Amino acid sequence: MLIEIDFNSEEALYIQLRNQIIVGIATEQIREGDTLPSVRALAEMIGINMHTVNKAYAVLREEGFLQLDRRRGAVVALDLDKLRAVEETYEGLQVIIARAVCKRVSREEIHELVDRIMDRFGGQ
Amino acid sequence: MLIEIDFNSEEALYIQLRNQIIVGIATEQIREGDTLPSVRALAEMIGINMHTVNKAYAVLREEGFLQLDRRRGAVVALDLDKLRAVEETYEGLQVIIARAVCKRVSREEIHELVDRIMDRFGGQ
DNA sequence: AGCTTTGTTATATTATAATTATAACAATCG
DNA sequence: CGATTGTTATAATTATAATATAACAAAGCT
Repeated sequence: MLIEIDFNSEEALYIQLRNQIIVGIATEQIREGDTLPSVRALAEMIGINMHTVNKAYAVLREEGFLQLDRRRGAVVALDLDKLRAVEETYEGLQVIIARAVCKRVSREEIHELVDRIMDRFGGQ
Repeated sequence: MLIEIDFNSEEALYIQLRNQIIVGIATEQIREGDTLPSVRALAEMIGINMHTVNKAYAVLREEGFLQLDRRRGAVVALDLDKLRAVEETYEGLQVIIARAVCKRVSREEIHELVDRIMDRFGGQ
């Protein structure tokens, strides 16, 4: 899986990394049980510090996307707290949709965007 | 309109402020042509520094939600760049939906969340 | 057994961003 | 005139992000 870091972005490196891994899981480029590269290896690959990758992994574990074993490394393992996931989704959608509504993006257009994105993500 | 700042949040104060104003516009608690409190007054009200409010206002102007006149103050005025708005909405939705999909939130559930949010925002 | 690699923690330094603090300016309204 | 507007400048402080070295314990490999 290809990781692309934008060093000019305002988004913190570890947040970009976290988001791309989440998108990777959603698009099934990465599957449950897969192991990610070690923090040192991935840091080397994308040319950033080990601790930045470590932070991204720690956040992903905290958010229930990874399990981190001493020796197995970083293993994709989804902690399915559906209720929490729905709440977080609601909170996240709220601001984005508020922005869109202000700019006169219609309900239908938003639903279309959701469908376009969902089509990228396994369909169902 | 009530502004609620969470000083324990990871989100920057001026981002929280910006988001709440955008939600305020979407829910029509604030309408086009309305003037927001002066940077000094609002800073006083919520107990933060003037420049933090000023930054929120500057960002809102940059993003096409406000016009800032010397004397009239901060006036809600929407700059409708529909194409840009749709693109930004797409980018924003992508990460949130990826997170949701990983946690097995279904397409229908996401559409329902969108509808629930849209119902808060003027309906259409 | 030794050696390597794993995530993890500790500590330090640098760089950037956020927040606060004073102060001043030009424009505008009452 | 006097007060208030957004705005700019400058500075100091605080918080966060990122890098850099180093070390640790656990687990796998030879």
